[in-house]
Parts: sequence; structure tokens; C-alpha cells
Amino acid sequence: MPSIADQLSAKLGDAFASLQLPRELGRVTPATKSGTAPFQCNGAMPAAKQAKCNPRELAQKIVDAIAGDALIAAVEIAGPGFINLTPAQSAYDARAAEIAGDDRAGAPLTDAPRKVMIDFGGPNVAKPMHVGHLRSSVLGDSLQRLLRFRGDDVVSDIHLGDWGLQMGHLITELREEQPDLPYFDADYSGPYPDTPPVNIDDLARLYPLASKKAKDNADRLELSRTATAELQAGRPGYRALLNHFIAVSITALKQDFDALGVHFDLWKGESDVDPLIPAMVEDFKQRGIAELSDGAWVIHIAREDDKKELPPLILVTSGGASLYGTTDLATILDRKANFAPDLTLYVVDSAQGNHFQQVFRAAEKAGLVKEGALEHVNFGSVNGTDGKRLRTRDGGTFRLADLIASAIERADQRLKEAGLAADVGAEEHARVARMVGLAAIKFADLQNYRTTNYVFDLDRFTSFEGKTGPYLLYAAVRVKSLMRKAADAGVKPGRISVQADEERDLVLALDAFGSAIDQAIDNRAPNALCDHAFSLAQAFSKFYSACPILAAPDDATKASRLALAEATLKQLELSLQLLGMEAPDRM
RNA sequence: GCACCGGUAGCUCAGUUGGAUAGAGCACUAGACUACGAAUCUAGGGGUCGGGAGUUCGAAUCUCUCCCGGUGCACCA
Repeated sequence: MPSIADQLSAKLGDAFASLQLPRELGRVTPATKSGTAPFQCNGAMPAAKQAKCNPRELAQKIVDAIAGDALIAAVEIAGPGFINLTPAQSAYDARAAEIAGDDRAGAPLTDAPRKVMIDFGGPNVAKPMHVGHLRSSVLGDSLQRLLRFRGDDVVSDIHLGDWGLQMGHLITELREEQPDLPYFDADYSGPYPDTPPVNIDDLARLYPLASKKAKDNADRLELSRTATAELQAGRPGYRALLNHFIAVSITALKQDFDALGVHFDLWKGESDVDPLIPAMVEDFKQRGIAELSDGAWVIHIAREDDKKELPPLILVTSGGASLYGTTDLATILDRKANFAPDLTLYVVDSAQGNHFQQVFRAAEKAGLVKEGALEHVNFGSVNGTDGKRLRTRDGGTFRLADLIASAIERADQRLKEAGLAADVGAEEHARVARMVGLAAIKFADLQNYRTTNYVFDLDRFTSFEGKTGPYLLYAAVRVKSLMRKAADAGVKPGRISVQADEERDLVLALDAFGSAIDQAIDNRAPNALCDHAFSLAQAFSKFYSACPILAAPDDATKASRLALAEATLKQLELSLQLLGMEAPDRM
């Protein structure tokens, strides 16, 4: 059974179609104006414009066409031509029963599943993850959950940054520290040691050192460039080192992402597509896609109607090295061969807009993909309370691991202050603090539309009051507690009969689940689902305070209200899950 | 200079793709615990939607222009 809004849309669509007007104009949405009927249709006004007639008269014809329908209890025309709709009591009861009995809590599956590749996370082998990776990870993870839930075939790839100059930096800096390692001896014929010469802390230390030196020393930079080119040309010692770097890095990253509750299907990196590059470059040269310019092979991607001058994508540098545009193109080939996605989403910050425009155009020009099959899901920056990019006290970049740890610690404090999760044992208390801390930062991140820069304020995020992750967890925990009490009292959920206003409003909130998911997916922005989860929790709170359940006057009412509570819990937990959050049983 | 992303209540942010009197949370004011978890609920004050012009029955939303903040502009990723 579709949502009440969709059922009404179908009726109104029929009515518009019967008047030779576009069916889409019959779309019914929740009313924006409180105090009127719960649903509205605005289609009469654009239709009147199109048919050059009076909108109120046209609205009247629509109303006549739907007159007497069992689904609709009342219709009225208001203002310039709004059609306000009140569904029949039976529609609420039936829809509530449907949601209560549905594992998907009323959210439909897509009827046109796609193959979607989603590229997010994108951590760097050379550098520890920082705040910037938080948004990509949290947003990308929620998107993959949403797409899968709606029925698409999804593959996620972390797309590790393990190629290019940064690797040259690591190699040359390690060489300065430990020149006697066999990896640097060009005459050494192997085998190389199995034990890595560095740990994750070494990697985190070496890269900034080299990067800083190279910044004001051209010779030092050249050293790294040469090493990069040698690595890419296949120098065995450097390849062996690269493998160590990647292995050490992945071990650490897996811990971080497990802790964050974020999953990737593929742990591929830029270096994985290196074998594809020579043939790809050769193909581009032969087909005239790539051209020689200042000693470099480039792909011109500017178009005549461009408002700005777009620089070409550099495929091969004059030094013979490939850049990240090169590996991105090769990655598109690799994914095409292994998965053939209909759509690829790149969840990467807005600053890289130019780069993706270059890559997408180059890929289209080379005929690798259909137009529109690649999409940059861009997002804004994370700022401190001063409005500038989040920094540590001494001005350094904020490590993601530290950020998460402080959120969990703050959540722990909050729980203790409120006397929550007090009698569950130390281990369970720590588990609850983790869930609350992660919910705090994930919800805070996702509730903003992705392109806005948002202010990171841990005190606000970890509050149990207001529009926060912890509040939603609390709301779910409260319903769980209610369900246990009901079980103890022998009350069982039963047939739903919507009576009170608060019950009706709760059903209306439940009814909007599917459209919230659609909106989140269509905009590639889960904030629509955050809004839904919050308004559902609010609708439940109102219902909860206005409509006693276990103390209801009769058994039928108890059973009906308990069924509503159960349906709410199911949908709330599903929503949280799609946002990458999890509620404990008690806290 | 050019381009991209922003500018909405004191603060932090939504706004279903052009609809009705622009919403939420926090903060503030006043109420409600002999109460299924009051971390809740009820009511209230608070706005030149950055400025201006245009498109039309109707604009926070579309077009143009200007102002402010952030970001990016061939061999880093």
C-alpha cells in the first residue's frame, strides 16, 4: 500500500488526466499551513496557467471529479486555487496497520534499481585522517545505506590515496632517515624484508616533514618527483616500500572506520589501477583525445559555451608521471570493467569541484561514460565556533581519531551528569557512551544540507535536548522501555484505530517516511531523513504525553496505542540505522 | 581577474524544486510531574529571507546586477 499522500496523488492525478491535463499536477503533499486539512494539491494553479483559464474554476472541476471517493473525507478550495484534502478515518487506520506490519516501516522499494558506485572516505596513505574525512565518511556511508535500502545495487570504494607525489615524499624522507635500507639500493635484487620499516606514526611524521621541506626547496621537491616517477616506472625497491606503506596504513584505517561504524566493499587505491594506465594513455594518444602541450600529454576539456577558461587535464606530466586525474580516469575504466555502474557518486569536498569537472569531461570526451553518469557529491567545510576551519589549539589540523574520542568522552560526561546508564556496568556504560558520542557527531554533520559549512560545537551536539543525535537515541530508548513495561503488564499490540489528534499526527509523521528517503537520495543529502527522524520523535513525544497507553481506559485503546508505539520504534530505528546511528536498549 | 559554494530570528540551521500568514532547535518569558523515562509537553515574544531591479496571479526559491564571507584556478592530492 502506498503512503496516504501517494494514494491521494493517484486520485488527483486521475482527475487531472480526465481533464486532459498532466497527471503530475495531481501531486499531493503534506499541508504547509497548519490549521487546515492535512494534505494539499497545488496543481490547479499551474494547470490554469497552461490552459489559460480560471484556477478556482479548474480546481472546482477537479473537486467534482473526485467527489464521493471513499479515500477522501473532505475537500475544499482555498485562496487562488489550493485544493485542501482530508483523508477518511479508514485511510489512517489502514495505513497505520500497514506500517506496523511492514519490515520496511512503510518505505517502498524502487521499481527501477540502478547499479551505483559510491566513492567516499578517500583517506591518504601518507596522512592520518582529519576532520575533512568525517563528512565524506559519514555522508557517503549514509548514502550507501539509503541507496541499498531503496533497492539499488551498490558498491562502495574507499579509493585510497596511495599514488603520486606524496609517495615520493615518503620514500625520499625515509631514505634521508634510513639510507641503508635495502629498498634504496638500486643494485639489490631482493627479496625485501616482510616486516615494514615504518609504523603508522612514522608515516604521519615523515610526510609533513618532506612536504614542508619541498615547499621552500626546489631541489628537495625534485627529489620527490624523481622518486615518484621511478616508483611509477616500477622500481622494485620503491614498489616494495609502497606495499609496506599501504599495508600499514590500511590496518590503521580499518580500525578507525570500524570504530566509526563505516563500511566499504572495496579497499582499492590509486595504485591498483596503475597497470591500466599505459594502455589507456596510448589509446587516448591514438584517438587524438590526448595532445602534447609543453612536454606534457593533456586532454583539452574546454567547451565553446564555457563562461570560464578551463585548464586541460594533465594526463602525463612532462616528467613522465601520472597525476590524480590520470588515476581517476583509469579508475573509471577499472570500475566499468568490474561493475559497470549506471551512476558513480564521488563524495568529496567542494574545493575539488574543478578537478572533477575536468575528469568528468575528459571521461565523456573519451567515451568512457555516458553524460551524467559521474557526479560530484560536494560538501562544505567543518568550522570551529569562530567560523573558521576547525583547528587544534596550536593551529594544526584536527585528527579524526581525536575528534571522535573527545565526542565519546563528552557523551560519557553527559550521561554521568544526568545519572543515565548508571546501573548497567562499566562495559555497557562505555558502549552506550560510544553510541551517544557517535550519534552526536554523525547527526550534527548530516542534519545540515551538505553544501553548507557548519560549525562544530561539541557541547551543542552532545546535548540531550533539542535537535540532536542523543535526543533521538533517548526517544528510541524511551519507547523500548515502554515496550518492556507493556510486555510485563501483558498488554499486546492490536488493531489500530486512530482517534485523538496526536494519534492522527503521529500517523501522518509515519506516512512521510518514504518521501523523506526519496528526497534524501534524490538530493544526495540525508538531512531530509534527519528532519524526518526528528519530527517523528517529536510527534511521538506529543502522542506519548497526550495519550496514555498502559493506563488507557480500555483494552482496545491500549492495544491500538501500543501498536502505534511499536510502529514508531521500528521506523525510528530504521531511520537511525540509515543515518549510521544505533540506539541502545537502555541508557 | 574568472569560476564554484554560501549569506534566512540574538545563536546554529531547515525550507519537499514557483504556492497560502517563511519554519525548527538553542536561548528568553509564562505554565504542566501523587504521571507509561519531565533529557518531556503546552503557550508566547522574536524576520527588510545580504541590497537593488526584473519575470507573473504569486519569489527565500527563477533571471540580471552589486555587496560580504569561504574555496579553487596545468604538471600536489
